[in-house]
Amino acid sequence: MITLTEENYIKAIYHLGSNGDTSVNTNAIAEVMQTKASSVTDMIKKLSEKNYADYKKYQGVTLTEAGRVVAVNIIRKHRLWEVFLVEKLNFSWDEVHEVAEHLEHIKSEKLINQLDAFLEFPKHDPHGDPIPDKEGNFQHIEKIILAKAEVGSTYKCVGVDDDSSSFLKYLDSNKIALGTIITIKHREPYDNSIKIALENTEIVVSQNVAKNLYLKKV
Amino acid sequence: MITLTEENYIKAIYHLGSNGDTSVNTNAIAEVMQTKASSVTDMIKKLSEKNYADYKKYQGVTLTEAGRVVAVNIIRKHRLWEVFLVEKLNFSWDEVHEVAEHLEHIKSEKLINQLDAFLEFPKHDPHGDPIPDKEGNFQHIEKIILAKAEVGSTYKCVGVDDDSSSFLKYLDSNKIALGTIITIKHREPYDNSIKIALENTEIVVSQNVAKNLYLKKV
DNA sequence: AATAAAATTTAGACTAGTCTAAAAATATTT
DNA sequence: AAATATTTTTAGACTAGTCTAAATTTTATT
Repeated sequence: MITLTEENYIKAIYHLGSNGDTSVNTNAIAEVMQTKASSVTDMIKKLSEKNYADYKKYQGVTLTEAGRVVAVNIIRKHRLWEVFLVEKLNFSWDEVHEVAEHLEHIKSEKLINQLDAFLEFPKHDPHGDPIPDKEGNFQHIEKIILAKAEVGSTYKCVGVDDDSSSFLKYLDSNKIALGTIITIKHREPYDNSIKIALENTEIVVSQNVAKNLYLKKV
Repeated sequence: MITLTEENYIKAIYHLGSNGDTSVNTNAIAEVMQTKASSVTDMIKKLSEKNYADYKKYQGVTLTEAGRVVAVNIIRKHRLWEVFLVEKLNFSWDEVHEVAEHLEHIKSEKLINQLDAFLEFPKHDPHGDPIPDKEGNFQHIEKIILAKAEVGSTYKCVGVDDDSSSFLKYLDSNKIALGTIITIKHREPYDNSIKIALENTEIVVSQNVAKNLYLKKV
């Protein structure tokens, strides 16, 4: 049996190592897990013994295929629950993450597959992230970050990199949601802020914002 | 913070002590918790320290008001999730218990209240048990067990005492569901089996069954 | 290449929850 | 009321996951 804590470590390694391929360091894991490096070392050893991870002392860690399967499954559950919370229970997109962190650990194949069907097999969660299907396949989306968009072009917002409540509330208060159409008006070389046109206003966003919003050309 | 294990012990005490009032013995708790009496003693001490239970050595345990609030809250969550599983995700009534055992521990007021609203504030779960409202109030239902029903009278099935998968499957296979109308035809004094009439058949049920099915006069 | 700095691991300890085996208290039987 | 059986508690140990502090390895700097 896999424990809740093991699942969370696997998820962290997956996210830190761009889907588990590249090696992840102990300190990075400690930071996202809000724990100490020594605890991470212990857990990595355990994951390695259980064949969820490959680990060589001082060399960081990667996931095995089995570990990647666990991670993708949790991500599937997390994102499906997020869709449920927003679409059926009227949560806003900045509120869902925390609750989904718990729901993602409920272990029932039937539950998650029926939920998927109930939601009519959504392809993306409320932040634009793709939802793996039953077999673990992602639907890839071609997207660029706002920071790299071309001045003069028009784009659709398709996702966020930062899904913190504060960033999402910022977007809400500026009337930016997934699907919103924006046109790039100007990039200020001094601080890399960007002026964008929305439906009937223009706003200037900081480089910070521009790095966390994903767009797709329309 | 209250742990998952603490919640489960509190729930067990609540159920064993007819809603927490009457004193519950260590061994009884050990049995439902699938653990040893010595572990129960340890946990009872802890619940007592945290003021969820009143405990005197060798005298059994009762819940405090705080403990009762915790128990009712878990029951509310358990039963609402059961309704969700049956009504929205097409689970059958014998499949829901196990999954609901996990979902009941998700801690989010908003989640459970929105779920309640989404389900349109159901008053009973799929087994006929009442669902406490936000304030913890139950809707009482007047019901008798089939074993005590009068020969000649007509009743509606309103609940089950045993919600094990095997009992519920037995009912399914005999076309008995909540809401089914039955008439008591005969009580056999030899073994207390009872002959009942359904819509277009008559069946004989054992005393065992008769003790686990709740009825309401119509 | 030697040294300093940073990252990682080990060693030993702590908590929650569990266990076994023995001791103590209560309940039951004679 | 004494003896026996049952129930409950204590004592001490174990695992999972964590911690601090010290030791080790790797990386960066001179």
